[in-house]
Amino acid sequence: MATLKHSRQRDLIKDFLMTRKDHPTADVVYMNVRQQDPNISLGTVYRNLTLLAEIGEIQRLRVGDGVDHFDADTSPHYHFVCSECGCVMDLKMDSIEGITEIAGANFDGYIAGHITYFYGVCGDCARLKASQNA
Amino acid sequence: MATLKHSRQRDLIKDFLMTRKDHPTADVVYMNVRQQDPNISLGTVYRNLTLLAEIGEIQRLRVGDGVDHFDADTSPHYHFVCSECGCVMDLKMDSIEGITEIAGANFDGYIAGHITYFYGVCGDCARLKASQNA
DNA sequence: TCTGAAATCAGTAATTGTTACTGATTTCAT
DNA sequence: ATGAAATCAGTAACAATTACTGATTTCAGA
Repeated sequence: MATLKHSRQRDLIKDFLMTRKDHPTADVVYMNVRQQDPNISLGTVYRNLTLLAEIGEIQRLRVGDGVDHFDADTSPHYHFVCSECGCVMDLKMDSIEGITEIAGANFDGYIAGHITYFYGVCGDCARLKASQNA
Repeated sequence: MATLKHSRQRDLIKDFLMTRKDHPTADVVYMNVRQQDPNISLGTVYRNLTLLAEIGEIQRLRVGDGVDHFDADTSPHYHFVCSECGCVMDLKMDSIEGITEIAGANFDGYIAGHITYFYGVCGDCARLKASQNA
């Protein structure tokens, strides 16, 4: 594997991601990091997000909306996706790791893990809908 | 909503999907349906797969490999994705519906459901790797 | 059974998210 | 300081999907 050298751009990307709790997409990262470094290119953003995800410093989230989201919090936790506004947020919940064993019980093969995300309506959208119906 | 009219192409697509247990992609559907109707277009396949998924007659699976898979079995069940060969298969397992409640316990908003898929190495790939290492 | 409006079609162009390629620049061990 | 390797910016390529076109099919009502 190639040695990883330091780069200002990669730092900017990671630093930006650490300030955010909303799991931005590559494009959002690009637009924001560009404010600190107007010359950074979209390709660099994609390359470094991929690289950071590969070495485990960030997490790539595929929540099924066709766009990858990124999360600087690599601790095991689950995500919620709002069907109304598309926002992605962390869930504070007890472990559900047990489902991997449940799945593997009658399976011919090896189950390494699972990917789970929850969907529904976030608090803000729920209140908005409630006030509109009033 | 627009009235849904009958179409031979849509029937072909659904009928083909019902014969398959391997959750084919739009492209695979296209290649197969074309054998019965050589003039069908890829756009028609995409449009009808989307349409059928919207009205709930089939299920769209986003397993994170960048390609949508489709399943004529709309009953609740879980899927496994092989990290080696990329195949997608059904899992026979006990219900894990309880995780939705676990997730909703401390959440400000409404959780409608969850999407989970498991990954690892399928039986065939596991045996193949074992024989190669021998 | 006609008729015509709406749905659907085939074909293709456009869009989107992402990855690969280019030659220039930066990093850092020596 | 130096030079090889990593990284960069910019852009082209790519695959999957969606949108648009004018032609064809469907089917409710006359």
